[in-house]
Amino acid sequence: MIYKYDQEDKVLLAVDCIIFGFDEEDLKILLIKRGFEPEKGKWSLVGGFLKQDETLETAATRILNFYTGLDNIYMEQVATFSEVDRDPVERTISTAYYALINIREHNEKLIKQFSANWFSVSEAPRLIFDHDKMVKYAIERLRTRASTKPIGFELLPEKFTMRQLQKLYEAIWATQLDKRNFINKIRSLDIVKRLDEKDMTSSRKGSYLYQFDTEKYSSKKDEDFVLKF
Amino acid sequence: MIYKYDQEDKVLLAVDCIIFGFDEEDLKILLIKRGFEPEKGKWSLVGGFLKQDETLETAATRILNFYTGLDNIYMEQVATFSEVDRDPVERTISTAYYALINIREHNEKLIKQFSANWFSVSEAPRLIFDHDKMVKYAIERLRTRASTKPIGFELLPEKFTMRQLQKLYEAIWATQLDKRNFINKIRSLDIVKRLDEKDMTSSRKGSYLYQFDTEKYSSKKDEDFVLKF
DNA sequence: AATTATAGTGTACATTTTACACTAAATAAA
DNA sequence: TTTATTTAGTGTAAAATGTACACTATAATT
Repeated sequence: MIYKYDQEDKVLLAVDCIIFGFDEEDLKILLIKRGFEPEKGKWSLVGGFLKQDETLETAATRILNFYTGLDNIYMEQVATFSEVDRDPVERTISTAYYALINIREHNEKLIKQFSANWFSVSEAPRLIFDHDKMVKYAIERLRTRASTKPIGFELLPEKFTMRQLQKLYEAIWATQLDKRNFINKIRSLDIVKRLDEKDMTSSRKGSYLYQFDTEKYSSKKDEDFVLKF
Repeated sequence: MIYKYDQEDKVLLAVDCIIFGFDEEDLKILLIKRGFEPEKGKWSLVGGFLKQDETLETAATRILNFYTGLDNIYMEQVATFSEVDRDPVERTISTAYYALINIREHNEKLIKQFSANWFSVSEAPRLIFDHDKMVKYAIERLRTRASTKPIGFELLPEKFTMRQLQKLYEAIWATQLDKRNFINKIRSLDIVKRLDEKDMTSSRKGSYLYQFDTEKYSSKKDEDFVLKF
């Protein structure tokens, strides 16, 4: 005997992605100029519809790959938005995911093709529908994550300076930190190792490059510390 | 001109609720014995399908009211679960909400009617589908909430003893706390006031009853402190 | 009057957080 | 080659917070 939920309403389910990047100074999000009506020409998150045979994660992965050309992107579900009129075209529920990518690694051609653009989160334009709310929630989530798990691996180049890492935290939390206290705290977490290499582009003296210790980094990811500044 | 997303797949969207209560000793969840096939007779979260004209919040509220008889229940979205085969009947996506209710205030008749039962979270039976995972996520969420916002208002009677409040935190975090440190911390949060009334049921000496200071409580709710023990 | 069971309280020590300023290194300019 | 310049790199003392811990108080019961 086969059971079915025949009486129940079906709905359109979409996925929208808040793609975060970091350009050494600001926390940025990747937005696209919507290419179709309604709201054509307005800025929007990247998104798409869930297909029958996909999980939301699969759909988010597909959408991220489509717009950035990247695979293996770090992603986290933010929340599902369901206001009845959130999409004026037709009732659509949307689950938001945030993604962290290295801003230098995505495909420039795709960016052009989709009239995409990186915006500092503080200077982003108004977005369509409830996308502003999604971004707000995503930033909150990212902040929480930054204070309970190591962060940066996904957003920074493989080798980075302490200054870059500090700037990243400052960008995420929209705050200023003391560099001595910062480095002491980071050292106490024991997730980065200093290389014998220096980055000479930023100063005469040059600053040491660091790398995440993948093993320690991922064990800390499970541990759930509390990072406060 | 009217636009439509005609090409896209529609899916069934459900809401499942993790209903938390507190009985002075344990953190509990309300489960029901599923009354229809498949998995008839197995324990399950309360849930239902989203209707066309409802938001997920509205649906969750409706479902909670249906099973508990209560209105104005504190609720928070946990996450949306979308494994393709999570429901063997038919593809269904489900958004989980957790709810906090005062265990003494819900309708006993409804409980009987639905063969519902309160279970300590540590002793709950296996649940159908991916409901165990939902509960796990919900507890994590509740723990996070308990360490960043005042909690208890929704789960405790209007007047309560320090012991009850401490037991509540101990239940949520599955840990033992020192009563002197606990009361000092709670006092420093400045969200409760001690009444001149005592609860004489628990001891000869009797213990002071406390009440949440609604105003301070709700301003702390926005502030987002960090509570650690 | 003595017993009993839980409530209620304070302090010293350890740890963590915070505030803060000078020297080091390499390059560029004189 | 000396001097100037610019950012990197480092440590410590004071304050705040967290932790561990044990005895007295109260009211009811016997």
